[in-house]
Amino acid sequence: MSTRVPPALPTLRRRPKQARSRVTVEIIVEAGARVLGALGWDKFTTNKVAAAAGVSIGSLYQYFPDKASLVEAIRAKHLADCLLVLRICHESDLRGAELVRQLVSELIAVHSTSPGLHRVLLDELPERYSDRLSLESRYEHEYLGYYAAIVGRLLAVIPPENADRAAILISDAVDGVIHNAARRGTLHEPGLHAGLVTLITRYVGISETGG
Amino acid sequence: MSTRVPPALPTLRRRPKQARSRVTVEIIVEAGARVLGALGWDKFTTNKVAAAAGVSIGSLYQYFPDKASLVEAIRAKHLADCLLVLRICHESDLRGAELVRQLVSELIAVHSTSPGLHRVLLDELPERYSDRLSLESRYEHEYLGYYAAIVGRLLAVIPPENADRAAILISDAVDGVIHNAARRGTLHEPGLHAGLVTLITRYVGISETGG
Amino acid sequence: MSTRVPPALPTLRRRPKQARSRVTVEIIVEAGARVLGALGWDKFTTNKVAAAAGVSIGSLYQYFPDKASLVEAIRAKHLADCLLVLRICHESDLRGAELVRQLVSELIAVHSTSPGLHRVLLDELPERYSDRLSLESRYEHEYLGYYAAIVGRLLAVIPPENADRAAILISDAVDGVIHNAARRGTLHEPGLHAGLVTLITRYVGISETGG
Amino acid sequence: MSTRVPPALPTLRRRPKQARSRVTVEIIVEAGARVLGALGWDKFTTNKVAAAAGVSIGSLYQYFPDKASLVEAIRAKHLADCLLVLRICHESDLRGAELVRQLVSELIAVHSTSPGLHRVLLDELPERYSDRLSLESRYEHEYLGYYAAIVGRLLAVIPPENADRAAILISDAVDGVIHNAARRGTLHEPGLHAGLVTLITRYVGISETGG
DNA sequence: GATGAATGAGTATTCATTCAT
DNA sequence: CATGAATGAATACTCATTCAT
Repeated sequence: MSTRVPPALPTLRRRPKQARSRVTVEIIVEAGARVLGALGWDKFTTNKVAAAAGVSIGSLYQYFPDKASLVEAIRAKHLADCLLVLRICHESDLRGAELVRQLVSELIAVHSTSPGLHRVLLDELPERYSDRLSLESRYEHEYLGYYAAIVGRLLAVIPPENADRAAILISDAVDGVIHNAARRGTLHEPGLHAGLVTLITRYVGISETGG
Repeated sequence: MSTRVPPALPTLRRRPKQARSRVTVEIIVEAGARVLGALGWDKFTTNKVAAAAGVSIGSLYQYFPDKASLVEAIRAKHLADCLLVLRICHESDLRGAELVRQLVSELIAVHSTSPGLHRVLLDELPERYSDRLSLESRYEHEYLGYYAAIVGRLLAVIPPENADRAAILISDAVDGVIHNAARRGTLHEPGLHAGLVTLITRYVGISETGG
Repeated sequence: MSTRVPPALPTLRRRPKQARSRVTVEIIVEAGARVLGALGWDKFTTNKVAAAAGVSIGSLYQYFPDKASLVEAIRAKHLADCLLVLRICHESDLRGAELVRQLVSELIAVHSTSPGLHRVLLDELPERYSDRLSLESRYEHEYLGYYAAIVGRLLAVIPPENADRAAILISDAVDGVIHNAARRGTLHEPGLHAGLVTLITRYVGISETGG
Repeated sequence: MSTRVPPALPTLRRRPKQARSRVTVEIIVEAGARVLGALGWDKFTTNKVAAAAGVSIGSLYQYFPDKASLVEAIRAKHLADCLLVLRICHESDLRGAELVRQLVSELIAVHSTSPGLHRVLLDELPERYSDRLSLESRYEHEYLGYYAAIVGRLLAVIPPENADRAAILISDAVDGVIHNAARRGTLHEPGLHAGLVTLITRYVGISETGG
């Protein structure tokens, strides 16, 4: 569950050997993320990405063999950013309800920073892209690994051997709550944070007020 | 919270006067649901729906003025089915953990019957369709109304005046857990049902073993 | 040039033998004229005509084998109405400039009564309908025949043997002036009538002020 | 009346940067003019234009955002050609009947070169295209401006202050005569030119035989 | 006879992708 | 290496026409 997988770069048509190429790839991926987050799948076209990146469509295809591989790269980058949040919590010194509060805050923050992109990548990924996303499961694996470690430190009622399963449950529940709140635009209502903390602490059986 | 809205039929171009047409409309909507669930938004085309329904594209457009209205009809039908589940639980005689178990079972069942469709309709609705979907919020309103009533009956720790907020939290959390399980294909692992029951009972503060 | 051709009815799929049928045909043709005049070629569809006539599309096709034959019928009816104007002038007792004034007034009036229909039928007839319109030339022939007779009575400078040619010239010139005025919406500006009278009287060489 | 407006290029989706594209645009517009002139509005489809131009439909839409803008371009080009004729007469050194003869000859010539196109563009413009054609009135304004200037030089009977009105009358009358002759295919009968010259000279009150 | 449901070829338009310059 | 012009399969939607009821 805690397997660490190096965040492999997506399949590139040409492995950029020169500095300029690497920069171009990054510019394109960032432009892609902007376009996707702002416009959604429907209006996400390779030509728009190229325009937003200030490169020609030909150049884009020099680095990404097709649209799917560009999506893959955007996704990889975003998932890496999300992982960071969990890594931070994992390495945090906090304990008990304090740790839960930090976790919840960070997760809400991730959704707030680039809400369009996050929603679109995590919730609306069209079928046609899910094939090649073994990548996704690698990230998910690592993601849940961190989660499991955190939950392990929170355990009171839950026996340690079930930490993995509990981690998935909590992760998914929190995901659902935040995702639906984002959809309704209530991500920053005060009750949300409190509600999630209560949900988790009661589930793992620790005191809600404790540190 | 318990507002009842009559499940208005979607805008039809032509109100079917003959029996034949009514049947055709149903066939098209069902074919549409199949196509959408199986193929996702990307490959959901009006021509494919017509082909799947065994009617000509012209017939489809005789009843649905455009693609969006077909989506609306598919969505309305599915949401009505979902509502039914909650209505059943709401009118159930069960109490406490028994009620929770029933609720969880039913919700998992809904997702199992047509997993693709449910996912696609609830999570992946592209921006272009969201305009006319005031319908959606009507259903959501009613949906959460039932939820609130059920949660109200479960209350132990939660003060009654917070039943609404708690209902949303539970609904979203359960939604997230089931949705992610469906995505992973683990909807029928034994732990899922148990985990959800535990999550809910602990949150509302009732005994997990009680009837 | 003065050939009289009986205003043959357009090709009908079924020759209506019963009173009811004849009435239905008329209703459809009138509805067609309304639709065509109001909406133009673009939005002139057989289904709209049927609806406007209060009959089913099936009934329309019982009387008109195809769209073109319906157009033909509408056109025939309108041209017959136009002919009437010239016949009136032809049989008028007026002479000289008085006759010219009457002619101009009537022609402007024709364009004013159902401007949309007239414009659309005379100016915008799409190519695909011009094939079967031998009918048209019959009417045109008769139309110009009347014109020639009128011009013959106006002659001062023009030698009688050129009356036919002069008639066509005047007819076309007046047509152009009125048609363009209609397009600009200046059909009822006072100068138009006067201008046309001057144009004609000077051309045929009679006094503009005479009776 | 003599307002000079720069003949603005129609809205192009992409301003052609390379020589190749400029050529393509021209090829498409010319093919469009051919198709429109030969087939009329009904059968004027973007796909046919692309085929006639020997380019793919995609290329057509690279330069013209929609069908209407293509029509606009065809129209602009043709109107510019027509304007040229009047400009030539306007700058001509001829006087009196000689000037009239030149004018009539040139106008007949314009109609002869591409008779279908001229008819279709000037008379049959469907409603759906008339919105964006403020362009049209600009051209018409300039067109009539030249006409007024020419008529002004012809005046004998007509007082100078009525030159504008007379110009419109003559322009429309000549237009009608030529247009109807073109429709009948009698554009090149010897009497037509003579008839028009007579019509104009008598109207403006100059000698028909004079230079 | 009348009805209107069903048909499907045809139309405008988009967008991922290629390749000549 | 970069460019952007060119491609064409695919998509939503219309409407003249047929035919079972």
